Amino acid sequence: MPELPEVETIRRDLQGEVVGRKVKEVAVKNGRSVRRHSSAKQFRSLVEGRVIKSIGRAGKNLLLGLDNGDTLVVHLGMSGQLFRAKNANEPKVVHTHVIITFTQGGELRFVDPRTFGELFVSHPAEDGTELPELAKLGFDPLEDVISWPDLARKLASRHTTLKTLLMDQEFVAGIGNIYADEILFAAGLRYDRGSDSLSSQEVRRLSRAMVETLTEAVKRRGSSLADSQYRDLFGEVGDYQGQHQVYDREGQPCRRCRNRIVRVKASSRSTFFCEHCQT
DNA sequence: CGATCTACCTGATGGC
DNA sequence: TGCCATCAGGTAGATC
Repeated sequence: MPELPEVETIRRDLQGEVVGRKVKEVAVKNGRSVRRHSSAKQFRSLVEGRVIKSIGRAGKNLLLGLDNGDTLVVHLGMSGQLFRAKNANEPKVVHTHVIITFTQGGELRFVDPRTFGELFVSHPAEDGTELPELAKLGFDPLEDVISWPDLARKLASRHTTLKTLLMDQEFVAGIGNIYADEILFAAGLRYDRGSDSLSSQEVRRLSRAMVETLTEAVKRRGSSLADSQYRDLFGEVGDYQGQHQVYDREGQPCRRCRNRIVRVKASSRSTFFCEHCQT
C-alpha cells in the first residue's frame, strides 16, 4: 500500500506526536510483525524504556531514532498502518499487532491485515551511521536530490525497463506501483522503455517528474484507493487519488488527450498508461 | 551476474 | 445466496 508520499505523511504526523516521548511498554500481539528478532521478548527489551528522539524516513522505511543510538525501523508493507490512540480504552481495530504505550499516556498502534509489514530495531554499524539492513537502499528522490546528468549515468548503467528500475528499491528508494505509473505519465515515457535508451531531454523530464509527482502527492497527504486502507496517523484518508492521471483509471479518458487509459500486466503487476501521451 | 517468478497473508470484489 | 477465482499499495529468496 504505502509508498513514499504516504510514509512521508505519517513521518510528519509522528514528528509532532511521539518525539520526546518515553516508551513505557510494548505489547506484541502477533510475533510475525517482529519476525527479524529471535522473540517478541527480545524486541520489547530493545524498545522499552527508550525515548524517541527523532523521526526519519529512508524510502518506504520509517526511522524512529532512540536515545541509545538504535533505530526502530517500521516498514508498512502492503497493508500496514500506524495509529495514534489517546489511551488503552480506545477500541482496537482487528489486526492490531503491536502496541507501544508511552509513559505520559497515549499509544502508538501498528495494524497490518496482510502481515507483510514489520518492525525491527537496528544498531548502527561500527564505523558509520549507516544501518546495515538499509545499506543497499538507493537514493531517496526527495531527501537526496540527484542531478540529471547523474541520473542519466545511473540509467545508462542498467539494461532493464524504466518501470522495473523505478520500482527497484536498490536503484531509487520509495517508489512503488502507483507512483511509478504516475511518474512515467508525467514524464511522457512508456513503462517498457529501455532504461539505457533515453535522450538527455527525456532524462530531464523523468528527473523532474519524479520530484514533482512525489512532492505534490506529499502535499496532498498520499493516495487512498477504493478500500481506503491507507490512513494517516489520525485515521484520515489521503487526497492525492483524485489527481491520479493513469493509476486505476483503465478505460477512462486520459486527462491530457482523451484517449482511453490502457492496463497491461508487466512482471505480474498492473501497469496503467496512455498509449498516446507516453512514448 | 541480472531478470523473473513464487511465497508470504487477509480481505474485497465479481462472475456464475 | 454461496462458492470460487482473481486482485491488491511490497519484497526476500529461489530459480532460471
